[in-house]
Formats: sequence, structure tokens, C-alpha cells
Amino acid sequence: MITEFRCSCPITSAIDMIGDKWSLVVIKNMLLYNLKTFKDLSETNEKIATNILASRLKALEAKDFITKTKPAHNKKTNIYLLTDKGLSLIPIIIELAIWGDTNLNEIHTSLNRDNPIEYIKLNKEKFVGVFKEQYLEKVKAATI
Amino acid sequence: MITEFRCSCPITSAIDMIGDKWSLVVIKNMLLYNLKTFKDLSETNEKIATNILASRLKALEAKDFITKTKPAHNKKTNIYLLTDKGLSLIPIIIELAIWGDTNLNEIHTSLNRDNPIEYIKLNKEKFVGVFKEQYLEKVKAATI
DNA sequence: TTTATTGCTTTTATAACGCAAGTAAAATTA
DNA sequence: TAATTTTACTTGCGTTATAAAAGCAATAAA
Repeated sequence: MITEFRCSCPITSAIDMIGDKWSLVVIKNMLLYNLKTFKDLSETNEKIATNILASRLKALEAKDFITKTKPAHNKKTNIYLLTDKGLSLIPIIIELAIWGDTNLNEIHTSLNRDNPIEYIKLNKEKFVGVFKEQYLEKVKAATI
Repeated sequence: MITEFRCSCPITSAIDMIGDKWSLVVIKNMLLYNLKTFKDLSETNEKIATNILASRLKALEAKDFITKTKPAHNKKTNIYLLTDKGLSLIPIIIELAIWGDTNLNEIHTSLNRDNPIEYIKLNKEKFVGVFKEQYLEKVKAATI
């Protein structure tokens, strides 16, 4: 999967990089639910097919959004973690969350209302940092 | 093209609605360059195929992101305009612009540097309103 | 009245996605 | 230690989405 850029517009180019059906969904699940393994990521509500997940993880690693490492004590399980570049997508994910929450509740009645999205809306900038720190803290805690 | 929601996550659902390869690109071109006709939208740098454009405009109208009207004095040209719901995507588009500008310049050397994106970064919230007002003003000016 | 423009549709081809099954290596259980 | 399970994929094949090119009807301009 080679990323080809349609033109020199940064918006269109951003969509060329992460605007497919699955990339941001995978990154969201890593970020918000702290999912790290192939199995975890394959068992989410979105029900991604394993071949698609495999190809997407490979592409995300090639684009430096995630890293793939095997922990010393476990030769079987791969650990996928978000890089700084992956974390730089948080503002986009937050805007998608706000938009979805605000605009899709009428159409999509089964939308999840458990997220404290009102808080996020009022403090967007703050939550970019909050999400990033939370994620990095969880990663750190799991490593120790 | 029926939108089916993969699950009840607002982020995934937002992607289900506008996360295809073309929807946000078409909306961006309407918003930033004030493009209104099929011809205008088919002649952008992205070089969308006319069959894709036709299907995307139909879907965007069905989802209430745009309206399609024929002006009284011209029975040939259709005018496509963004609705309030279409304009509600501005924050997402802004984040994509900022992200693309910040992260893609090394990879994608031909990225357009003419946009005053540094201003936008420093005043995100303000520019959501600015873009919306600019668009509505242009539409209004063209109607009179 | 001829020609050009606009807004598409149709056709055909290719790429992406999705389901089901299979596989290999590691880890767990009997 | 052997058998089973788990994890992380790959493979094959059918379906859907996207793309390039051509065509066409209605309107507008010359």
C-alpha cells in the first residue's frame, strides 16, 4: 500500500495518509483503550478482518505512526505502540469525536453516550495533552 | 451508497459518514475555493473522475451536507452549496490542514506553502467562525 | 442553425475490502 | 513430553469501491 498524493494541498494529503476506512480507527483503539496486541485490536467493536488489520498495522508502522516490538519475556506476542507522530493525530480524533457526538445521535441512535464528551468540547486544547499524557503513562506503567 | 455504522463509537461513526477518499475533499473545495458547480468541482487539482464526483455529490446531498439548486435564470447549471451540517465539518478540516502542514512537508516536498496556516494554528477556534462566515458571505454576495 | 458547454451516465478495468480457512511458532495444559 | 490452545498472521476468492475513458442529452452561445 503506497501512499500517493493527489496534489499539493495539505488537507487532501492528510486524507491520502490517514483517510482510509481503518487507519484512524486502529489508532483510536490504541489511544483510548490502550490496546497493544494484534488480538486486542482484532476483537474491537468494529470487527476488523485479520487480513485488513495485518496490512494496516504494516502500513502504519511503515509510515511511522506506530512501532512493533517483541517484549523480552514473550516471544509470541507483538506489542504495537503509538509513536509521537501517531499521537500527533489526537486533535483530528478529538474533532471527529465531537462531530460524531454532536451530529450523529439523531441518525445513529445506538451511539455510545458514555463518553464525557461535553468536557472535551469545552477544553479541546487541554485534552489533546491529557490524552497524550494518559497514553504515555499507561505505556510506561505497563513497561515497568 | 448507504452509510452503515460499524459500531456505536462516535469517532468510528464519523469516519463511516465522511471518511471516504473524496467527501471531505469535495467539501474542502466548496469551502475554501467557493466552488459551486459540477464543472468547477471536476476541475480541481485532485482530478476527481466525473462518475465519482456525481456519486459523491448525490451522497452528500442525501446526507444533508450540501444542497443542489438550479438558479432561475439558468436551467443548465446546478449550484451546490454547503448546508450548516456541511459547515459543521470545518473544525475537522482545520485539524487536517494543520496536521498535513506540520507533518507532511518532509515526505511530500511539493506541499503547498501559500496557505497562511501559522495564523490558523494560533487561532483555531476563531478560524472555525471565520471560515464559516467567509463562505456564507460569498454565497450571499453571489446570490444578490 | 451549428457548435460548445454542462452535467451527468455507461462501460470496462483495477484496486481495496471482507469472509473464511489455513498455517507456523510459541505457550499452555494434560 | 505430547497434545492442545493461543497468537499472529497469510492465502484464496468473492464483493464493493474507485478510476479512466467515452458517450449522451439538454441547454446556451455564436
